[in-house]
Amino acid sequence: MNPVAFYKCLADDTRLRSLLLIAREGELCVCELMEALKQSQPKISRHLAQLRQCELLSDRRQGQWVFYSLNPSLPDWASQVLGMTLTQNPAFITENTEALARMQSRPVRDRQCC
Amino acid sequence: MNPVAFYKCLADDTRLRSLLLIAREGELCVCELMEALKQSQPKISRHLAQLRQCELLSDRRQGQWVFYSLNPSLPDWASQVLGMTLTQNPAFITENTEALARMQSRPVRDRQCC
DNA sequence: ACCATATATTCGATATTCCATATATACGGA
DNA sequence: TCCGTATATATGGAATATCGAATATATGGT
Repeated sequence: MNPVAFYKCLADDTRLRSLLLIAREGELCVCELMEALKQSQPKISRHLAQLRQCELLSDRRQGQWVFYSLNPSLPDWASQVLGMTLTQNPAFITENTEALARMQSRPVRDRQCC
Repeated sequence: MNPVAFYKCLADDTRLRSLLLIAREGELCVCELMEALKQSQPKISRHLAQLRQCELLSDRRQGQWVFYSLNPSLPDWASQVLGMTLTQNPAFITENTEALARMQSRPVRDRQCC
């Protein structure tokens, strides 16, 4: 994993928020991120595709939904960077309010998405 | 420190290498970075200016030379990200060879630069 | 005052990134 | 098979980033 390529992935608001939300929740689908970040479907999808292509994210299709999670073979330092960014910048993620609170109250397994 | 702004600073080859070299050496001047990275003077200077404006670097003039070092008031998570990137990606910095080896053999205080 | 060295800045050209819109594909249910 | 929902991709334009070349500024020595 080239460090510069990695940081390019984190250098966009939508991408970084998506990554940190996914890191926190374990797994999220496109429509959940759309709602959480209040962004259009193509925009979310495009950024997720980029993160998958750079091998930061893995995807798993379940019915009509595609769930994204952190790539398990992500280098250690990269996971640690994400983890530290998440825990030491709680405000960055908590800026979006109701959607995220609702999201947390539902276990992933039971969600019917959008 | 906005995480996205921070990662934008790391999302360029010249900037990231400069930051990591400065983190490792403690303090470096423009001409040392020019030699280490084999890049033009305006290019190095421009990127350092950007890192200073984003408050990742501090500068100190000593005679005709300007020495750059990590901003001491850098948030903890940001320093840790830099430190982890440095220690867990030794190859990224060691790609440039002779110039860096020579640099390490001279203590900062005694250097006459270029 | 003049010159040499180190560093900063400006300017125009090029490259890259980001987005909205439109369209395509995949899946499940009726 | 047809429809609705979820997701992906293609296209073109706007905004931004990066660069090389030229120029400006600062410092120290003669």
